[in-house]
Amino acid sequence: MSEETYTIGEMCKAFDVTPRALRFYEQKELLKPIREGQHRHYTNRDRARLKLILRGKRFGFSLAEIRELLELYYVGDGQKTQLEATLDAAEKHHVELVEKREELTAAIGELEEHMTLVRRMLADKGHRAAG
Amino acid sequence: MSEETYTIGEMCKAFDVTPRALRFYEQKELLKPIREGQHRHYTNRDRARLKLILRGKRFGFSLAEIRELLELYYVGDGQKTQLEATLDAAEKHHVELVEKREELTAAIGELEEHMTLVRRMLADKGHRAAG
DNA sequence: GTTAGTCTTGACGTTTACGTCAAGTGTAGG
DNA sequence: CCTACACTTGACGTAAACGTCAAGACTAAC
Repeated sequence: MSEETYTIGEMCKAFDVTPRALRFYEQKELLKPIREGQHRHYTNRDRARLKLILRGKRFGFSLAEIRELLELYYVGDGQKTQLEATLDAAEKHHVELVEKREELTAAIGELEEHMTLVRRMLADKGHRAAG
Repeated sequence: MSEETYTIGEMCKAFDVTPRALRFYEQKELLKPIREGQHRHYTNRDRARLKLILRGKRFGFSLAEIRELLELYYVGDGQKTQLEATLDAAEKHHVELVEKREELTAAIGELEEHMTLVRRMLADKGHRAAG
């Protein structure tokens, strides 16, 4: 298994991206599909990477940052020092993500507060309209 | 209170942004400092808005999106239908943020899994080196 | 009165992340 | 053989979010 590959068109439909975007990611070394003659064949590894790419984008990371993050995964058979460096970088990224989630939680809380306030204003207007 | 204003330079130091960025945000109608002659005077309202702007950027929102989000806050004395529309938009944004947090939590979980895996690989290498 | 510092408004430049042609290749169908 | 379709590689265009001058105004300090 894991031998199945996908054409660029299949990838585009599956992930709702354009061919241009996929080729751009390849140029930036975020994806490395197999080349058979001219055509590209995307592997399951490419699919996994693309998922991470799109997720990273949703979180506001640049493609350059995402490229570094992708190196954290798919370590392969690295040397010890290499693995330690990866782990170190991963821990830093982990801290970053956790902080981001905390800030997000704070933002959600503030928004909820604000919504409560607006609901009170609405209720107040309702009372005065009825009174 | 809340009468205190800040120069563009003070704002830049306080928020670690450039004057160019602040003027750009003003041009995009994200900020509206008081104009005294030529100079700008940023109010506490501007500070609050700038905080939201920078936070929004960290979450990957565009300035156009952030501008809409800013309208959710600072409702003022709107009509009932206006308030209802605001609340509606706020609820949608709330859903979006909560979903984002869930995805972030998933990403954190996956990263933790991966780190555990890398740690095991490291431990394994240690054993073989010692063995 | 001139130097230094902070502010102002243009206006062009830059980076990122693609979009959008143009022109060609290769394969399958009628 | 011709058409249609999916793919390819350039190469130029574009929107967003500023950066980076240039040139001038105004204020305080010496």
